[in-house]
Amino acid sequence: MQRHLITSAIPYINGIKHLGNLVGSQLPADLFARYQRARGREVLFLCATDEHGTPAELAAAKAGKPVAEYCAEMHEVQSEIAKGFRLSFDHFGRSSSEANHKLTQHFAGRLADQGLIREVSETQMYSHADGRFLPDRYIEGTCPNCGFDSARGDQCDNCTKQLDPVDLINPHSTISGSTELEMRETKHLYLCQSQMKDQLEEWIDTREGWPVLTTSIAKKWLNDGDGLQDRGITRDLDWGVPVQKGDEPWPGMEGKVFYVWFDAPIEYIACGQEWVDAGKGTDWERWWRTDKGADDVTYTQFMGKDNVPFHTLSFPSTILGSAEPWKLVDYIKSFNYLNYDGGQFSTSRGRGVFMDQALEILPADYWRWWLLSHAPESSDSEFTWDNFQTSVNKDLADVLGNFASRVTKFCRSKFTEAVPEGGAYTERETRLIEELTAKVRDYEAQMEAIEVRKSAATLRAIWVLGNEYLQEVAPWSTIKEDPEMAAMQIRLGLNLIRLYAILSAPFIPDASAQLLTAMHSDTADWPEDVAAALEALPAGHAFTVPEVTFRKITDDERADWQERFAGVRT
RNA sequence: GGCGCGGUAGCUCAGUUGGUUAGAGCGAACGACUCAUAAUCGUUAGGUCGGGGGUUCGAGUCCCCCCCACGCCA
Repeated sequence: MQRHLITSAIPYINGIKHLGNLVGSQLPADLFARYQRARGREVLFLCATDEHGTPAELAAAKAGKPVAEYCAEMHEVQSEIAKGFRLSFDHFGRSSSEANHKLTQHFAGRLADQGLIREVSETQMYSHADGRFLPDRYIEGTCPNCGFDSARGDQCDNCTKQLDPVDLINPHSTISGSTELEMRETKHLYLCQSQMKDQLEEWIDTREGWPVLTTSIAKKWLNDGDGLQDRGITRDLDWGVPVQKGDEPWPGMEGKVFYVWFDAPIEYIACGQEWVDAGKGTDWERWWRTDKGADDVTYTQFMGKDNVPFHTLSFPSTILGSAEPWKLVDYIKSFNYLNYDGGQFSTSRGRGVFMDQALEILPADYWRWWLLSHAPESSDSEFTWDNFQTSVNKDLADVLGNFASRVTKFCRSKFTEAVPEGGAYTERETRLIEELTAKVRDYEAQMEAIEVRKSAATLRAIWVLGNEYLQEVAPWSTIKEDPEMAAMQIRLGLNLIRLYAILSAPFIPDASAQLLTAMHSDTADWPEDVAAALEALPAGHAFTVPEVTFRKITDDERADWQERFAGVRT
């Protein structure tokens, strides 16, 4: 049996993500996971929260809570929202877990053993009032170039000049406002990625069928300027994985933690352990260790384009550098950005729709369908309320929902609430089945290839076939002269509803479940044989006319939401 | 400034290794039907494929230059 390990880029802990974040990783990953499960394959779908680093500490301080408590709460919040969107993670872990602490320290130790870690002394800005070293962007002062008084330590937002914190005039901490800053010497560990360059490049060159977006970004980082640079993997912070060499202390590194970019991807693996610890599985190594059964696993990662360098270079450096038989990613599916109504989604400015707000307005399926059918695969795409309204109303309410409605209601009024009996297929039905079969095979191929938009378009075309058929055979006419013929047509129509529910489940799981329930169908096997699947509901099988599956979005709602989400999140 | 990804019908997008009259959905117009969530189905309209050169028997599809948008980096 095929086995699929699937991970979505792990969302950062400080706050609720917007729809652009959702469609860039978690949602398409869920689509793929659901599809593979529906095909009967064994799937392990993992995601987690990325919890370490300065932004988490500051967010916690702002909330007046200890950082561990803050993260625990926010993890719960994100977890609930994920459930709301029906993201079917086998486990939603935490990068701050004990498992990840151990594994991160293990990898660092292995990398050191392999000669891939070096110590570097550098100077960083230390704030006495804050009692901590400050990342460049948390220091502000007057720009020596243009005189702008809120230039950050890494760059001036006014003149865009790249800066070093020591360049600033009257530098101060943006956390406390303190001006008691000094450059202090500190020692950090660097991962020698530069030594891995050839190995990484060879690996990437031999990957087949990867999205252009993925490989072009990777190659750029490998060969741009001086090539792949070594990167610091430690920080002078309290919140994080303490620096250790495996189980041993790391002399000179006391009080330091690993930098978030180092421990975050390792959480993909640690999450497998958490999955076992949570009692949901028994053996995580058969997914992650090629010497323990993971040889036949296909590992697919999903992420936005901003995360590609970490997944094509940094994390593989960790894996390959360890010289241990860890499972390396097989396919990286990356996405461009989703824009919002002519601009970018902005977390800091509260522009756009955030995951919690989206669920307050409409059920998950509406968002899932629109976002996936407009996924930014080949280039950035754009969310507009107008497009959202027309797409969702047309596709879900008119084409799919109304199909279920017209068939079931017609049957109830002309026959009974049970599958009618009698009649036999004609050439028209044979043709319909042929067309359906061809489209279903296309749909499968596109789903296997993770062609998200194309899959959605094909699924919609499958829905349309049902409407075309009904329109053509017109059971409301045939019933007048040939009731048996009408019975056969409607029997097929009812079975089509069930077929559609099964095929659509990866995109719109709730609606799919509702339709299956209405059809009183307790099986949902994938239609390997479409003709057979269309006989699953036999004559006499009772059903219930479903509630309106998708209500339409009104013009008033659209206008209201358009205004509500234009500005600042309240 | 460098690099990357794009610029295809009003809108959102497909267009394989260059090959007959450039496609889909929505929107629009017209028609059919009336079972259904004023739904559905059909037909039609509409594009010098960002601009200009070049290679080729032939280019949206390859090469060069330019313009525009977005992003990343300096």
